[in-house]
Amino acid sequence: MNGERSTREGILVDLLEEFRACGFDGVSLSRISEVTGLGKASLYHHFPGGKGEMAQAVMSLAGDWLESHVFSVLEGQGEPAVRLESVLLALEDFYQQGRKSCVLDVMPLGGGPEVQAAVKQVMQRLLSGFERLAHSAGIKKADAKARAESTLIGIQGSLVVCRGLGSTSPFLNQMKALRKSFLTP
Amino acid sequence: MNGERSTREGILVDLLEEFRACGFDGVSLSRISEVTGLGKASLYHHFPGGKGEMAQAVMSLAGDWLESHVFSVLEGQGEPAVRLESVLLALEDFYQQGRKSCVLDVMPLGGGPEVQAAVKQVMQRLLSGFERLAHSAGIKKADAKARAESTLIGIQGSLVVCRGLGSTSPFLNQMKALRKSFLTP
DNA sequence: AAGTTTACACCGAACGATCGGTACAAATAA
DNA sequence: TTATTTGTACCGATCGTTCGGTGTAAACTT
Repeated sequence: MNGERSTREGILVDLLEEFRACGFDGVSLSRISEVTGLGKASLYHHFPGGKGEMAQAVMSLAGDWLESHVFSVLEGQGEPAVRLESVLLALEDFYQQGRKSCVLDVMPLGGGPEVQAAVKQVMQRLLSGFERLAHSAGIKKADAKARAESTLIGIQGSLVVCRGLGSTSPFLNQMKALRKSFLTP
Repeated sequence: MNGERSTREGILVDLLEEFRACGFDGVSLSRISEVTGLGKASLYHHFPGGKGEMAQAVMSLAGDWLESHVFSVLEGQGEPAVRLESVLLALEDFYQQGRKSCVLDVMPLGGGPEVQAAVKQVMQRLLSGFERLAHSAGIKKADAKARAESTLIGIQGSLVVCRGLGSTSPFLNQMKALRKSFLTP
């Protein structure tokens, strides 16, 4: 149950939380109903497309969040080290130091083709963003591309391992490793 | 539909394929029934515990596979480089160069506590196995532990990214990186 | 100003379909 | 025969979804 109930945005905050905790198939409308405090019929008023539209909307919300906290920084101006630190802090906050899973990991399994397309798009944007950051720090293009890829892999993988082990240290270690070596030639 | 239908082992091969493709929640008994060619009654004859027992059995199968192709090599004798190569080849085969997801990633979401415990146990075994391999190659204990963790992270993460992008290159790149740098001091 | 209409957010109840699971008897193998 | 294995039919529960309708407050009419 959230502060701003009746608005789509308010509902979406709860939806994001549920979907990334249980995956698309793991979340039922009854569950959504009770977590938002809205009847199932009301949910269909805000999301006429049903569960599929809810999933797409959640992907959009996550995309918007990345846009303002990650993409804009990666693709913006300023000292590379400062930009990197800003992004890493944002990610630590978003994933709650590794306690929360990533929608890019859990959503594509049950989500429809639109969700999978959104996942792909976001991943590509993350890759080019990190590549750009590395490149702007004077790292050669091919190397920058490789670092971007292993950065995304490190984030996703550490979250998977955190979930499996029930520990946050893999994610935190990964963040530490990125701080140490992402920008060093 | 598999060669050895009516045996538990034969059924499990199909189950593993379904579960790791769709996750626990994404697989229905009807689907299992049609993919194995067995009626529900037959499935419940082999797995009296139902879907939950099927999931646990799949985890056991994956565990057994790891036991003979990975753990025994990581914890065994022989040239470290040879052992590493053997493990990586086995993983490339198991994940079909990145086309298939890992049960450690997709199962814990809907799977019960037993499945999650199995996931945790397998991950810990993988970690100590890789640590041991690194250690036996003369790498200091703390460093070996860190390498083991980032190796597991790299495997899981690259599979997630492969699934998201619809490409196998992240996984293949990761394998290449492990060959290049896992054993180098 | 008072009455009417429109628009919006919401809900209870029920839909058909499918879920995981079971009872039981026929078929098959030993 | 006896024991194992399977197909058919079925169960209650829950799935995602839709229907018909309520309450409320702003927007228009007169």
